Amino acid sequence: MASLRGWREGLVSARTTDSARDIPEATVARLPVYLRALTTLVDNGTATCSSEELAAAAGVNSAKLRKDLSYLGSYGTRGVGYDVDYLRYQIAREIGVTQDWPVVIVGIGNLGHALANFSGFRSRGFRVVALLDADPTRRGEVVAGIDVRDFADLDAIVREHGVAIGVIATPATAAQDVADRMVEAGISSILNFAPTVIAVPAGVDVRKVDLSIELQILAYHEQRKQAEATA
Amino acid sequence: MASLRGWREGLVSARTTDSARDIPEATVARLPVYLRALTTLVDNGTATCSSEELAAAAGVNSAKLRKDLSYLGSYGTRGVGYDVDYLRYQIAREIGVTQDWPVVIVGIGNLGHALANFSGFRSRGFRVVALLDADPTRRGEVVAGIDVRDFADLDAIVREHGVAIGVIATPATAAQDVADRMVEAGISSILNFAPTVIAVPAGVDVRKVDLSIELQILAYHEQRKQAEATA
DNA sequence: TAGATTGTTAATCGATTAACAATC
DNA sequence: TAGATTGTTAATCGATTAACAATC
Repeated sequence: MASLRGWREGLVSARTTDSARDIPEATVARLPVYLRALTTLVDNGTATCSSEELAAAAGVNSAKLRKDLSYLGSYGTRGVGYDVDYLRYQIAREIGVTQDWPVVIVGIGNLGHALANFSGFRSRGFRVVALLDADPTRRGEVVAGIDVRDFADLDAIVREHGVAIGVIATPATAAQDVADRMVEAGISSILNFAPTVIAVPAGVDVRKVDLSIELQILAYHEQRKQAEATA
Repeated sequence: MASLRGWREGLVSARTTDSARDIPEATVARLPVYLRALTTLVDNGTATCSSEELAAAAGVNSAKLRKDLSYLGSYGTRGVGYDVDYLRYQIAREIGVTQDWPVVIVGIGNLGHALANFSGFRSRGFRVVALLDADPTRRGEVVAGIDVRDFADLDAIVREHGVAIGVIATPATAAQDVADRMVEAGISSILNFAPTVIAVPAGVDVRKVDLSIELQILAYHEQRKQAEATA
């Protein structure tokens, strides 16, 4: 029922209907934020909310929220607002997290540990099916209840679990090689925590999370604020 | 010399000249990427590079790179390219990482550990001056050579080191409270790893790093790719 | 019906890109 | 001078926002 095959069919039929069309990238990036805000509202027992309330919870303005939601369809009621649970389901379906996505994490250093232990994975549509490390001395270690396995097992694991998403948590020097192997194994979406740009063929998506880049952006603005203050 | 006062003066004089003007936000976000690419080139012993080469190393197209650099000034030579080391310094100065920024990290769980141990901090213009945790049982622990201290010491630490940037690595439930206390203590730039939206007064910058949001964005595109493939 | 709130329009704003004149 | 490459222009594209007609 909740098989890979199951949601693939679901998705195809969704695309046959009117819902899954060209959603702007900026909107796609905000859908998970709305989803989280809606989950919080559900947990608080809120049944209905206005675009104004949801926008406040998500940290955007309400015009943007309504515009974003309009790309998915018409899930609100004029004069009333949105049914929180219904809208949450619709967004989850649009993103594709009504079923779990199997994920592999490569590189079990400090960051890999933190990622493996991150509880938000499970609750938000992802399931870590394997932890891989090139270092043979780590073999047999168990992190967050998951065995650390040989990086060479990647192909077998991807095939066995139908893994489409890989997380790179290795040092920068290893990242390109890991990415190449992931792509060869059939992974087509990569979340890269290594502080380096990786090259992938067309059709493979890469997103990058980079701590020092985020800090540098803050530093730039901080610098200007301080210059302002002393000017 | 390398004191807080020192770089503040440097910055003010930079702003008096023509370099530090209204740089578009999208450009600011890419400057650290260029900086990293230039550092790699310097390490490889490359003295000069063209916009084409640097753009390839940074993963952008060369028109965008040249446009971005044009906001900083004219640091290239037509027909020749850029002096790698000179351009690197100019970008570092523009971002504000020619001097170190003192940083505090609050929340020493798995992620806090990983952040504290992250070597890229030091080499990229940041220095972790304190690790703070609300849990008294963690007091006295030493992580990455830094003592874990009481969250109540925040004010004193901020004052002592002139901390302007804070990192939140707590659970979501604690994040707003931590942010409030940071702002009270005088911190005006926050990097938030907690999976929640935090509210801050105007003048305070917040950037957010959110693992499950990044994964959900990948899932969305992956879902569409798979639907495409089975269509 | 009157009040409330959505979904959409249209104007504005900002970012990207190709092309090329300037110039080393 | 001839070839190369920057810095800038102008056109295009995409995102944001305010306003409001539609409608519950």
